Amino acid sequence: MVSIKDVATHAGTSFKTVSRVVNNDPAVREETRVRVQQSIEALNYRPNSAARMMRNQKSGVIGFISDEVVTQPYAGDILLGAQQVASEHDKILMVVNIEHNRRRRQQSLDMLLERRVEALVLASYFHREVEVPPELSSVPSVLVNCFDSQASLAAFVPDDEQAGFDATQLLVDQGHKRIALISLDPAIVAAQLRLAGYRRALLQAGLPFDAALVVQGEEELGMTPGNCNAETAVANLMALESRPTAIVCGKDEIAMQVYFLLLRYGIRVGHEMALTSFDNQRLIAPNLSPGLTTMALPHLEMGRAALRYLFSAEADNSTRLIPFSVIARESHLLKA
Amino acid sequence: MVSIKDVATHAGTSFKTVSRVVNNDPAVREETRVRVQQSIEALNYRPNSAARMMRNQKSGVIGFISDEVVTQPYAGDILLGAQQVASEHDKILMVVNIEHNRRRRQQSLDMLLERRVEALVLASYFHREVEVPPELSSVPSVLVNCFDSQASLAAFVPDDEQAGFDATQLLVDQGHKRIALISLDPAIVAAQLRLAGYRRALLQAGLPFDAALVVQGEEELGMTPGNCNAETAVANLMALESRPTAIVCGKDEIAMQVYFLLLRYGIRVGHEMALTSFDNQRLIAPNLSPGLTTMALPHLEMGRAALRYLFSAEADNSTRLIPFSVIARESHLLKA
DNA sequence: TTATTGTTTGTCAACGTTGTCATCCCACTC
DNA sequence: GAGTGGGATGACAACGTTGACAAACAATAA
Repeated sequence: MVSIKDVATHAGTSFKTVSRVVNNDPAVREETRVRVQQSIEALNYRPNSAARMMRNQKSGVIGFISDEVVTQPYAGDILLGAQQVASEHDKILMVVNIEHNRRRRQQSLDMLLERRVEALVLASYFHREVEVPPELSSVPSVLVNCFDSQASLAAFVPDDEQAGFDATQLLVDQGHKRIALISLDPAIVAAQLRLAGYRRALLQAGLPFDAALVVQGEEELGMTPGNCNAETAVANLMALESRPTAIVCGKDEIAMQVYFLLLRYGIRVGHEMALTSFDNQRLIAPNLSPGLTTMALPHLEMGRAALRYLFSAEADNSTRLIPFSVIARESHLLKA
Repeated sequence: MVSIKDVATHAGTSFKTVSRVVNNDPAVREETRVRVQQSIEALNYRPNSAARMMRNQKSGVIGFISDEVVTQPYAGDILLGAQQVASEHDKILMVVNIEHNRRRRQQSLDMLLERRVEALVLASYFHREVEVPPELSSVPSVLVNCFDSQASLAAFVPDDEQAGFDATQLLVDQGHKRIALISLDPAIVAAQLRLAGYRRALLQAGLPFDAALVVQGEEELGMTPGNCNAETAVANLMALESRPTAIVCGKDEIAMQVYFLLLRYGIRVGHEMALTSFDNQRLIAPNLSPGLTTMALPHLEMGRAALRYLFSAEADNSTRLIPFSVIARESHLLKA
């Protein structure tokens, strides 16, 4: 590899002068600068960042540890948002994917710390509680889409309760009195919070809470694509004496299944049934017919907010709720 | 930051002995080793990878440049596959996302080269031709899901022609004689190749090619979620004197729309119409009803193959076709 | 006892960079 | 012609690590 000394030899100067040119130090005669620039071009020289890092004691790198953010269609936007803000601050992100493997997680963490990352982002592909490894305390860190029960770290999570409220309120506003909820696996945080929001909306509207209208649409730990089955959930709702006229679906995949399942009962979304949902999966929501009204997960914004926090040098370890956006298409409306 | 010398002082040895312990050099007395280990623990020492890199002239990093692989639900598996093979070889991937921004692409490339990446992977989120920056030649490089017209670099791309054949053949096998194709934007490579495969399957089956059965399901450059509109495509097919009995859809999103559009004509997929498609989007294909039979893009395998190639030290610049897998669900079958 | 071997430990240089400081050259002033 | 100032350049050390080599030490053999 060509080093600064090779350039110096080629340009007939000391290597220090080359360093000055590379770093735009004004104390270089124009003539010299040009000569050095030409040598740099000719030799295709690139400064060695390892040497710079050693000298400056700075890596310019922020570690991004994710379980499967990258892989899952859900959450790639977290990374994108983080990357945007990082590059505004001339930092680069080093992304590692740990796939729920404990040993690999430790390895990855060690690797990042050996590379002297200046900060760490720990992101999950769905909203949940995580166990924070103690090493995180050695460097400024932030959690995204997950939180620590000890609240030892700042965390940026979606406001699922409010989203649950909004998804329900949209249907309340349309005059519905019997609104069902097909919920996610109750073991996950989002399920609990969205249910709470659903209840709050009912309460505020003066509607009774009917436990028979709350059914479960997935079985194991949620958020994994292909993991939901709304068949019995819909069957249960359809078996009711007084059927719901609207359904809040736990996620877009469930909503998608519901479109088809209702057809078996001769019910069409947008005609005899109104629907709202959560996530705003770009592959799903706009391609359903009628288009699915859904609460968009604020992935991009969480990623951005988390990195803005890191750069702000605040030290407020609280958990921030990031609002969903309401994406109103047609499924919450009923056509004549 | 605590360095090897701090550990040495703490353990009462020379820093070279610490280095030996860290690198598992057997030439250290057990007693000394233990003492040094304890100091390492006590001070929470971690070797500085920048210093190691300088000394060893090796970064252990492979650069992964993607347009939007990470963000797009489509292609995250390319990255996953690459990561798997890289970590088998104790290399780590440095991922940068360039979002079609020319300046950012140059910056990212410079950054990676300054970090002395040992190899580069250039990945696209859909199959297409790319312009290869000249800097790539300074380091072993490989293209994934894209290719260079000059064929100056090894490339791993999906075998779209064969997939087009397979998707059609599945319907031919079911006895269909009039098989339509709702194609992608003809400007993209996959559209052309899949069409060719479609024609080959018809030819081989002795079925006539009818241009009226080939309609277009998206307008601008494809593969962007939400970018397709199959409405007129389906309308055109339905307007034919002799309607098709089966449709090959250009991608799962189109297929998804077709499920709904056909309902307007009283036609149900799996009853009056058979369907096959491409991609195997985990969010879509299993959630449709009946389940969508689709040709799965070999993203994971392309990522793995590309990295295996890099480690093999071959220098065969040809383009490799990676086969799709046929994911047979129910949509290609007709129920009585 | 001394020589010989082998094991364990330490010294030193080098990797490529940049900050600090010293030197050099030139133009200008008195 | 000597002195002054400032702009341009260079010498050197240091960042933390490891390979090459040397030294110290202990154990064994003669």
